Amino acid sequence: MERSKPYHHGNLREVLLQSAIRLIAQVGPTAFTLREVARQAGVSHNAPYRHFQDKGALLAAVATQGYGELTDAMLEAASKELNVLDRLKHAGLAYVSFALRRPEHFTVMFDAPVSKQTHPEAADAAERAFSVLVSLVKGCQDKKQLMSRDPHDLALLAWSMVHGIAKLAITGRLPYRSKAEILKFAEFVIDDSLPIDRRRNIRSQHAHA
Amino acid sequence: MERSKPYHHGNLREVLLQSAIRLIAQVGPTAFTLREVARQAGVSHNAPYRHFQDKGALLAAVATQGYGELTDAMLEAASKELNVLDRLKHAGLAYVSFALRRPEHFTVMFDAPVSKQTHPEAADAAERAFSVLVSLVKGCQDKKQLMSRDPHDLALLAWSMVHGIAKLAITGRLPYRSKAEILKFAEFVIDDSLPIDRRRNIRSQHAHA
DNA sequence: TGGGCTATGTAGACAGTGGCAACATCCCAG
DNA sequence: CTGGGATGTTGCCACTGTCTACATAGCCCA
Repeated sequence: MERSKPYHHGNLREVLLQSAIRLIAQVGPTAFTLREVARQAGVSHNAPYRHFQDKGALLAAVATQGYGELTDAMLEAASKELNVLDRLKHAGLAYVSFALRRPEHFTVMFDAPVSKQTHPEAADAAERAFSVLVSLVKGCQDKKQLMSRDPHDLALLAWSMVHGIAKLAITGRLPYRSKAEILKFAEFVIDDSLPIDRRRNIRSQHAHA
Repeated sequence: MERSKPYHHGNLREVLLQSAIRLIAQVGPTAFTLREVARQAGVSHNAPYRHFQDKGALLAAVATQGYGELTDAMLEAASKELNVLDRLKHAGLAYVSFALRRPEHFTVMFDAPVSKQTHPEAADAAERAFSVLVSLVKGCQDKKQLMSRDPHDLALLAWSMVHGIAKLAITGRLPYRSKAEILKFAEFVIDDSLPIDRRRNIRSQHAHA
């Protein structure tokens, strides 16, 4: 008693978004095509335009979704740690891990400039992801585990580190093969490069543990 | 007595390469078009195929040229410093500076995976750029200014740092407006995050100078 | 001298793309 | 009911990368 496909889809927007994410994961962000998304969703090549202004808007929606996922991943990783520095560290590792798990998604999110004007939702979602880092940095500073300096600058420093690792990793520039090796490298970078407060810090205690 | 355009161009390959670099600088790597390059070079839309296998090969040539320029910039910046740590630091700053000076070029070089198989010249040029960092790291280690550890790993660490900064900067993620501010931030990151040898290092001497 | 081979450039065609306009269908507010 | 707005479709356009066939020119060798 299967109803033949109704003329109106119902929640095409969501289906298109999911299709786009899947397609990008399969063929990469450059080979990704608006018409192929429509095909996979079983609609005509112009249906997407009823839900997204243009190709860029759909990609921005994909990015927005990605920022949310990234935010969640960082928050969850941080929540599993007690030590404030470890919280920051594992948020950073979660960042790299996300990039490795969804390289194409990550690419869509970060390869193009984010435009507050044309895609405010994406910009906001990105802002939210970044604010996770900022608050973790503040947490470290509250416990005197990080040098006292504008927490925004320190968060940008942390972001730069993990972003560099992630980007180099997913473009095949790091000589490590497995995800585990890359994460190990990320751990090394974070452990040995974070400008921790040298007067007194907990990390140096369990560094030899 | 101007000769009308000869049928054969003479050095079309070089002209196409330069046109491509200029065009990419103007419209960005995604809007960049093979046919437009041909147009600007004053040849038919198929002439480029006599010199480059396909669009990707031309982009790889652009990247190769960029790696060379980047290598030179880092070498020159390093050569101006005497202290080994300063040499490494200024090579890193030159990396960021290059990205800011030629963001689209930088994007072509680093956004896509580098394929040793399909574009060996590009891969080699990239390798050469990286080897600059490695040798500078080794120089620091020779003078006991950097922790002793596989210099490749340390070079990758340095690379990750400056690459993250560069990439975030040219995609508009850093809240700094001028190139000078960004370089200042890069300096902060390098100064406070490089895993310098804590037993004895020169940097800590002039840190308060 | 000249004839042909090869490198280089041109012309035309094709499938596929993003996007626009015009039309079709459906659902719900009045 | 009914008509209008939201959603989907069809057809079209300019443009792209790339393929095949053809044109031209320079150069080597008979």
